[in-house]
Amino acid sequence: MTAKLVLDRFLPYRLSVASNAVSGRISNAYRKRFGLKIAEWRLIAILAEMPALTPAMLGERTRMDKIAVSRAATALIDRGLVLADDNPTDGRSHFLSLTDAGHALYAEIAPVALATEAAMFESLSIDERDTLERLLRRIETAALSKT
Amino acid sequence: MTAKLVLDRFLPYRLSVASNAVSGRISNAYRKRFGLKIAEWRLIAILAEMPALTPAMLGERTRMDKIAVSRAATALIDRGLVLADDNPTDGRSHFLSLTDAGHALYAEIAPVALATEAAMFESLSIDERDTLERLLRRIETAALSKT
DNA sequence: ATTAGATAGTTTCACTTGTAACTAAAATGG
DNA sequence: CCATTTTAGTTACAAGTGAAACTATCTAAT
Repeated sequence: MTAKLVLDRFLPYRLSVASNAVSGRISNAYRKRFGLKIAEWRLIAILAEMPALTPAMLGERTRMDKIAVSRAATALIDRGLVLADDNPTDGRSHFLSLTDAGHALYAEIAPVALATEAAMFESLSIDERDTLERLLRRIETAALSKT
Repeated sequence: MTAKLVLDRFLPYRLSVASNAVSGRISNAYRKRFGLKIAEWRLIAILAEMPALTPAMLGERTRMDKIAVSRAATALIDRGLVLADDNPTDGRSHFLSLTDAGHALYAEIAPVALATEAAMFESLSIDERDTLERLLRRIETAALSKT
């Protein structure tokens, strides 16, 4: 006999619903309080860890396509949160970094981000969080593989 | 000392990335082979389990808002996959069910959906899948709660 | 050097999606 | 009953997103 498909127990569905719930809540928190979209927040978070990245590098690290990176970067530059410097070895590209205002905003958001995460994941033990992270990475890899 | 925020280890980020990877792959499979979007596929999957639901009920079960349900239902009705019957007890509403063509399409898709799921989650043991499902449900609940 | 091809990033256009307004029917309540 | 409010679902319009085309630059080959 063949397995029956019940949407409520279908993992892609559960994953999507959980992710949407979490993203929705975070997206609210960031937009209302800081006027940032998630894509913009991701760039800031990465640039705070490691400055002077090109858009392509940012795309790799945030798993965003180049269009999304370009638009988010433009928005941040327009707001004075990010600065673009020429890339001396490649005129097509440029290095992005946080401005002082960008760093200041990051310093404000990071605790809020961690607190929001904590609120949503507090019912999970440390072990469960590690398990979840590991499982999610494995799924991502499998979903992106050709087979 | 306060915890440091590293995007790569931030659970909302990992969840979003994994979910997008899975959704992207599934969405491709459904659209290319059956011309269905995920929202439409969800309605079909629910109506196959339990026919004669109102749009509101479908929204509850699929976690989609009423606009998304309305648009997906319209698309399916236009394609002759779903049929709308009057709701005798409430003139504003109606009951949706799969047509024969809808059932036939479901019978075609369900195995593909299960196979796609299997391909992406095969590296997880049964236990791991159960764990993941449980964790995702808990996260969803926490993310939707007010606190 | 010159040309052809590849690459980084942006822009444009069509499509999707969400918010708010709308229509129609039901429930409420004086 | 009639007027008001609420609810179910749809529609219209604005904002967001992605694929493809475009610009500028770099690399490779001759």
